[in-house]
Amino acid sequence: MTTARTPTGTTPNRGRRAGRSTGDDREVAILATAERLLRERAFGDISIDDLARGAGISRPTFYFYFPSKDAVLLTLLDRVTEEADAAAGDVLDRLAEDPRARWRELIARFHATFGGHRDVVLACAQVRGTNAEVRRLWAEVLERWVRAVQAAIEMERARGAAPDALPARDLAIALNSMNERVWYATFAGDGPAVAERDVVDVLLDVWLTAIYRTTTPPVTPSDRTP
Amino acid sequence: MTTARTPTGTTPNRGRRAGRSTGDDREVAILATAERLLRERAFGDISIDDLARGAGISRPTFYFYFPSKDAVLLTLLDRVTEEADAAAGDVLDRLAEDPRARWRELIARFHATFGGHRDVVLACAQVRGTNAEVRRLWAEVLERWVRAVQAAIEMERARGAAPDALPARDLAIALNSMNERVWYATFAGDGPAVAERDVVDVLLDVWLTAIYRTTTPPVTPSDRTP
DNA sequence: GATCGGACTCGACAGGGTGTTGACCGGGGT
DNA sequence: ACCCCGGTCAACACCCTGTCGAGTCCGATC
Repeated sequence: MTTARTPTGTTPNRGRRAGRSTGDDREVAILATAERLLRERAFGDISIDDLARGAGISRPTFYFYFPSKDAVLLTLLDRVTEEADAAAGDVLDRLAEDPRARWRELIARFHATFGGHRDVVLACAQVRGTNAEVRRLWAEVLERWVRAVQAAIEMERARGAAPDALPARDLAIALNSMNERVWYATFAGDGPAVAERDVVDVLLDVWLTAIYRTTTPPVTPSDRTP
Repeated sequence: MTTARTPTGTTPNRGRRAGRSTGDDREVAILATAERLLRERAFGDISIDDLARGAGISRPTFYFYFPSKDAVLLTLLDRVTEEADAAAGDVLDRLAEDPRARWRELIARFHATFGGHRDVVLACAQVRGTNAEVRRLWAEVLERWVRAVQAAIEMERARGAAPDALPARDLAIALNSMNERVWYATFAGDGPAVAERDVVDVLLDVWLTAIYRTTTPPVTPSDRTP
C-alpha cells in the first residue's frame, strides 16, 4: 500500500479534517447519504447539493469535509475493497488442500462482497471512465489481486497440479478481468448477463479449465509420498 | 437489427437532417473533429463548442446536426461495430476446418478492428456508465456476438469436438466479457494489462481451454469416416 | 423577377452545476 | 477577557448545456 493513512484509522483520509471533533458525524452522514442515494439513482444524477442536504448541511460546508463528490465515492470504494481483501483471507495459501473448493471459495467470497455493495461498485465502474483517481485506486487494487492469483497459479504449477502454459501473470489478468466484467453485467442487469445464482459456478469453471485444463484438479502433490 | 434506418444509407441516422443538401460535409466535419479530438483528450473534456468550432460552425448550429454530444459518439460507435461484424465474416461457420485457427482468426480480427479505433472504443466505454443510449447499443451488439459464439459452441459440441459442460450461453457471455475487459485494459494502458502483442494468444488460450478442455481441438468430426 | 418556404446559421438567454471567497459564530485554552 | 480555530453558510464567478427567435441564402413556384 502506498497511500497515506491517517494516524487514527486504517483507511486513507479522503476528507479534509485533520484532528477529530464534533464534525465526525457529519462526515459519516455524508457517506451514508451517498450510499442511500446511490440505491435510487445513478452517481451522475446526484449533485453535491443533494449530498449536503441529505447530511443536513449546506453545499459549501460539504467542501469542508470532502474535496469533491468523487472523493466520497472513493472512500466508499476503499471500504469495499478492504472488505473484499478481508473476505478473501488466506484461501489461496491453502489451495493444495482442495483446489476446486478453494478457488470456488475465493470467487464466492468476492461475489458476496461485491454483491453486498453493488450500488457502490456499479457507481465506481461508471465514473472510472471520467475520474482518474478512481481509475488509479482500482488499478492498484486489481494489481494486488492479480499478483496474488499469479503467485497461486505458479505454486500450483510448481507442485505439478497445473500445466505450464501461458505466463501466469497474463492468465491472472485475463481471469480477473473476466470476473470484473461478468459481475458488472450481472449486477447492472443491462446487456447479456449470467444469472446471479449461476455466476460463481460459471466463472469457476472457466478459471479451473484455464489453469488446470480440467475441472477436477488433483488434491495432493503428485510427487510427494511421505 | 431493430433500429430504424435512413432510406439513403445503411447506418442509423443519429443526426437530424432528413434530406441531403450542402450541410452533409458539415456533418462529416463534426464526426472527423470528434475523432481527432478524441485522440488527444477524453470525451468528457470535449465540449460541444469544441466540436462546433472544429467543424467551423457555432454551437447552436451543432444542434442542427446532432441532438447531443453523445449522438456523435454513437454514430462513431456504429461504424466500428459494423466494421467488426464485417471483419468477423463467416469464420464461425468454418470452425470444423481447423478450430484453433478459426477461433484465433475471429479474435485477431476483432482485436485489429478495435485497435484501429481505440479512441472511439475507449470513449464509448467511458460514457457507457452515464449514457443510456450507448449502453443500449452496446448491449445489443454484444448480444449478437454472444449468440453467434453460443451457436458455434453448440455446433462444436454436436460434432463431438467439445465436451458438454457449462450452458453454452453462459460460457459465451463469460468469454466475450473477458475479451472486452482485457482489450479495454490493454488499449487504455492503466492498471494491469496484457501486452498488446500477446493479447490475442492469451485470450485464445482461455477460449480454447474453456470450450474444448485442450488447446489443440480436433479438426474433423470424430464419428464421420466416409 | 417577385415571392415563398425550407435549409441553415448564430447571438443571446435561462438554467443548473461546480468550486471559492469572505464573513460570521461559538467554545476551549491561556 | 481574549483569541484562535473548527465549523458554517450566503453570495459570487464560472462553465457548460440546451433553446428561442431572428436572420440569411437559395431553389422552386407563379
